[in-house]
Amino acid sequence: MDRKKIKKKQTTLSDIATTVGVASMTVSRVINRHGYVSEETREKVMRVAKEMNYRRNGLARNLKRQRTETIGLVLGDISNPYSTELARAVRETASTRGYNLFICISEHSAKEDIAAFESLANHGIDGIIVATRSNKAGDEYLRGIVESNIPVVVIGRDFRHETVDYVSADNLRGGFEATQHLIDLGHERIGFIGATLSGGASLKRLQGYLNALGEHNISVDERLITGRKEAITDVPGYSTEKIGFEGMKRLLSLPNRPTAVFARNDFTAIGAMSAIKEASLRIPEDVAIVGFDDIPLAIHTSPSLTTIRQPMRLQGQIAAEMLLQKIESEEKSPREERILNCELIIRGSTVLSKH
Amino acid sequence: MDRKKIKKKQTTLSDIATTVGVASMTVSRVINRHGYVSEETREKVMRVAKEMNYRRNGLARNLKRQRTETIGLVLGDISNPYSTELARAVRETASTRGYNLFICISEHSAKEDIAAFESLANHGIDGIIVATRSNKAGDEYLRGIVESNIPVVVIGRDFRHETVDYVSADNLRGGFEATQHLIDLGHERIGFIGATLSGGASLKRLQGYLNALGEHNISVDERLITGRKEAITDVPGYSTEKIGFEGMKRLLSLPNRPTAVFARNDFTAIGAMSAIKEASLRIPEDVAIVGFDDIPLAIHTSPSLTTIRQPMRLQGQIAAEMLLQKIESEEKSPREERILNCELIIRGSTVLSKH
DNA sequence: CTGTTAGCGCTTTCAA
DNA sequence: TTGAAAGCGCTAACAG
Repeated sequence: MDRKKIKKKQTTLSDIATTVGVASMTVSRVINRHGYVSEETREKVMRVAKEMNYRRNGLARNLKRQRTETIGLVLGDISNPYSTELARAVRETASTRGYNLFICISEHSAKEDIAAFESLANHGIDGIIVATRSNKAGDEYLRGIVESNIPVVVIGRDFRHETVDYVSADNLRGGFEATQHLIDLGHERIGFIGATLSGGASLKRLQGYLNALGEHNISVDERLITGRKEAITDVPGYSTEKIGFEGMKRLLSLPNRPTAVFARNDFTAIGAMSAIKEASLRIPEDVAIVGFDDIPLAIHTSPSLTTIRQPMRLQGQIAAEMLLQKIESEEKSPREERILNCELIIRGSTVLSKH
Repeated sequence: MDRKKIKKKQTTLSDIATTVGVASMTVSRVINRHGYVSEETREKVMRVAKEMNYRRNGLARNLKRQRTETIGLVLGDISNPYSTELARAVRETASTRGYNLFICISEHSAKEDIAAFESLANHGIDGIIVATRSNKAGDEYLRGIVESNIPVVVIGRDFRHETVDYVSADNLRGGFEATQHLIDLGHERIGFIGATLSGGASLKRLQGYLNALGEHNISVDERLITGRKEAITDVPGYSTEKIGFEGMKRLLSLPNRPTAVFARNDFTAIGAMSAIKEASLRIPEDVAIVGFDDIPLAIHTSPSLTTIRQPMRLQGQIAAEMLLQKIESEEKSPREERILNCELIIRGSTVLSKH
């Protein structure tokens, strides 16, 4: 027996047509304010439509029109200022161009990644922005979507396809500059908190860190790099503060602890700061710390947090513009790539403030 | 001239049918793994489908089936742990029952509220969970949706309708307990930060604060209540930390400053803590502070934050269950209301820790 | 095992 | 100014 019951009946154009005594085409014209209808019929139709709680069936309409004026955004993790700012910017850009936005969350799971792509594609969405991390099954499915002619733009996802545009912050350079800053301050034992080997932004930041050490002939001490082999965020109930807290505790328990750390993002940094304080050490005198993102909170920590500011909204805006451009243009345009600059913001967690 | 171009042609069932030389019904059976098809034809169809990059048209399918297995969630503000936890819980519950989730953001605007309702309804979504603040135009539109038989559940929105279920945290009681806690500690000059008169959770928390003062015969000093007449979050680029920071600065500049404050949420409290520290005052000795929500960060502030924990995930889960129940049941069930308890979590921002 | 028919609710096109 | 017919792409129901 079918578990799902039949939907309560909605009134249709022809229901109204029958009641009023006209053709459904006439009703359609009234509803869409399109074409000539006598004032008299118009009024009658409007009245009956209201009485019967008429609501246009978008499925039928879109099926006929082959277009939905809606785009989709797939996010890995919604509890992250980076994702949310991205989403806000995408929505805003889409909205000003007359498009609606549907957001799907994958919770960093390949299965849900695919489910999101599928359900967006299934709803005849006009195009998709993907901001989740790369994974094998997901990439494969995504390729199928792209090849069935649905426009796609990726943000920070390692997915290459000749018709898929790519937007990202320059995580490599950002990681480099964060580490460079600590080196400039005289630090040599510099830790990295929150490494993941599952690709994405965090891996690039780690690489930037390694590059900076290399450039200054500082040898890499693997014990100073905390994180996991798998994606950290796959842990259920994960919180980046916790990762930062625990990672920092491990580093502090080392016989020769680091004098500075670079955390993969600001929440991780905040967790790490909490661990440093718990150990009764001072920031930045005993341990200096740099984060990544520049979330609004970063100026309100104590001390305030030195961090790499990445243009979150700009990434969303550019991705949305690229997507709409693809949707509205006839011929396929070649792949475009935009890597956006980050900026070092120096605050109290690395440099003692003057007063 | 029409700006929007025709979509690149997608291949259809009958395209495949023609190529293979069978009826489209046969192709449908293969695609949906449903009914008997000879192994030979199945293989041929699968091969051609893959070659032609076939993708099922969900619009047509759903139009026929009168069901989409998708629900919608409308959020006012995505950059808020409350909203995001809600969303995650809704997604999880929906997912385990075989439903997809589309999230829309309204940015606290009535216009976008309506746009979200409309676009969800237009896509033939099976039901909608609304977690935005009440507003006149939005409520009216929502009423229309409800009356056209689309199942709706609201979370914390003051919207009454005989078929619309309601879920909320007990913000009134939570506000009361937060204030009561401060009173129990001996405080009498207690401030409130982040008042808005635009309804919703924050107004209830303020009311709880007033009730607690009243019960203890502490007279209300309006200068101790900071906030705005309009919805605070309507300010573009708003950040609750900033509101907390600025609100606290105002309170500290008072001739007779409060010895304790209750902030409408944790981010606001964190901003306020930052202002207190900037004024070189100690927490909790000079100013004690209570937040609301218990976000993960709350244990990592210094001192850690006393707050009212509200069951964020539970609200999402219950709302989703209520909605699915409505979707899958034949007859209309009467309005149900669930007000969930909050819990006072005492930490260092109100009570000196022992060590 | 496979095909035919009909129709979901709407809009496009052409005719009246 | 209005209507009739056709069809978007798919699937339920029935017939072979």
